Amino acid sequence: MALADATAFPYGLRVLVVDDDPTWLKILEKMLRKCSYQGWNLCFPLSTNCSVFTVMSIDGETSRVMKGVQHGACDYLLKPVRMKELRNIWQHVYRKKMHEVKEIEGNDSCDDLQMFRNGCEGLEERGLFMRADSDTMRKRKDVDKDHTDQDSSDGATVKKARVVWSVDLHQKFVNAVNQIGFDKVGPKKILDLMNVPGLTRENVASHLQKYRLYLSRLQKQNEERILGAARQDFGHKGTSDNLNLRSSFQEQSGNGTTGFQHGSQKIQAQSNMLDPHLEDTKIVVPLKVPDKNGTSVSDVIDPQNVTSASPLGGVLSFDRMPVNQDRKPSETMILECQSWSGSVPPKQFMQYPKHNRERCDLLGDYSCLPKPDLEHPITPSHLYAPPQLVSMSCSMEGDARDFSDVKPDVLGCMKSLSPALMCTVVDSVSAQLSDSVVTSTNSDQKFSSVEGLSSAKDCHIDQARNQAPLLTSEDANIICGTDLACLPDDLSGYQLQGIGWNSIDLFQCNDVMMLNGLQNNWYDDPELSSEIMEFPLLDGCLFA
DNA sequence: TTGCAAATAT
DNA sequence: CATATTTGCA
Repeated sequence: MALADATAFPYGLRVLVVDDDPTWLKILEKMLRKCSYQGWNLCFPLSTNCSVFTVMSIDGETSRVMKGVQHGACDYLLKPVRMKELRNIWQHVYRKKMHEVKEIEGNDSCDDLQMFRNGCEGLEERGLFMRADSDTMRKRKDVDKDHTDQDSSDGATVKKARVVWSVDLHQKFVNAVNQIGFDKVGPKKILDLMNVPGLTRENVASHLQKYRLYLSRLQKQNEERILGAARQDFGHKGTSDNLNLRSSFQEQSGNGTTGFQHGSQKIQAQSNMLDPHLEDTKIVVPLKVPDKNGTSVSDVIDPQNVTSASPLGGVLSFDRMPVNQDRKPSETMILECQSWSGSVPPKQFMQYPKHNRERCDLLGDYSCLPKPDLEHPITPSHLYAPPQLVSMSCSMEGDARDFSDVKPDVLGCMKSLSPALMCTVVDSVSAQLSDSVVTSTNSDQKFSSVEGLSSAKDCHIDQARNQAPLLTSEDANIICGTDLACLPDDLSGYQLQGIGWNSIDLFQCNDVMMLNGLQNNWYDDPELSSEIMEFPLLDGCLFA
């Protein structure tokens, strides 16, 4: 495999590159161009009689370039190659040339030789060339102390590989951001907190840049969705008998008095959430929902540092959520979490790097998941039957009737959200259930039609108020809703659907949630769920 | 040090 | 070709 040959020519160096990647060649050429000095061009096309830049394509070896030739042994450089590497190449040239010089001793008048010497000196001045004689070497090493470790070893100084932001790394990053507080974050602080060897401030800064971009993008989506939902909310009450409330929402043009009221109030709430003053201080806040013992589920975020709302939507997970009392408690629920607006990008997952592929396994090959389809709800036939739709809408208006037979279920639903509940502050406020209309979309099912629900406070997620100064339960006269699909037993699944922050925000994680449903139940293990859920779901959307 | 945006890499 | 990452700069 005579792949390469660094040969000293009278006026330059010949480099054989074992790579036909045009981009790569361009880079190399550029670098070589920089090396040119006093006619000692290293690369064509700067000079016709100097360097020869030959490209060879070698199977499976498309990312390497010859650094030089040492007695027939080939050293390779991984790209990208830096100046230092070229300097090494030059040393080979120099040695070889010197060897030739000795052979033709006494012929100092040779023009070529003189040019060569001049060229070497010139390159040396520019730090591109290191003379091979010991004195100069010693001097160099003193000067380039920071390079000696690389240069002295095998000479294969390879540029530091680009950082791959794996899930783990990103998780650390988000942890750091959350701990610092979004208003105070800086690349350096994050870097310090992350404590990852090799990671530079620039790396973090870059990632932070991307992260912010992502957040703002997400917020825009949220915004659109909320506006859309607010519009669709008009007159929704009249459609309670619609088999598919979701589609009916889409088609509604917005009339009806009560619906209007809801809609307007939602808009108001939204303006709160999108308060420009909050814009820059958004933070991902895993809602700390106490479990039955009152202990906090999340141990990642210091609540003292939680300063504001997150533009990210809430991510709710459901485990064995009882939709009706006939349902066996062991039934696994799948949160369908579709977007009713249909505007949500079907994929909001991190695009895992190829070389990090194993991480993908954790989440499964989401690319294979069916895209949520409004017309055809996600129904992988081998997993569960098509969910039937149950629409539920709630409001605070009207009398709070006694639906004690229903409330436990609803509350159960809400409580079941807790273990892995990721919610923004504002989102949490919306977790209200009130006077409602629940309509079974399939009359022959066991699901009992629910005429109403308890008061808003009853269904309020306990801590929501504490963390949501922006809205009171009175302000947020919001209909809560979730979009559910259940695994069937003898029946098919159900969907609970409604309007409100939760439902809106749920939708933006449609695929995520579905994925979780399709995967084995991560939430079976509370610890697992609180840990795993927190980031892969929420931040897995980062690289949408 | 930071945040941005252009350049570059994948 | 679209994104992701790096680099250069104010």
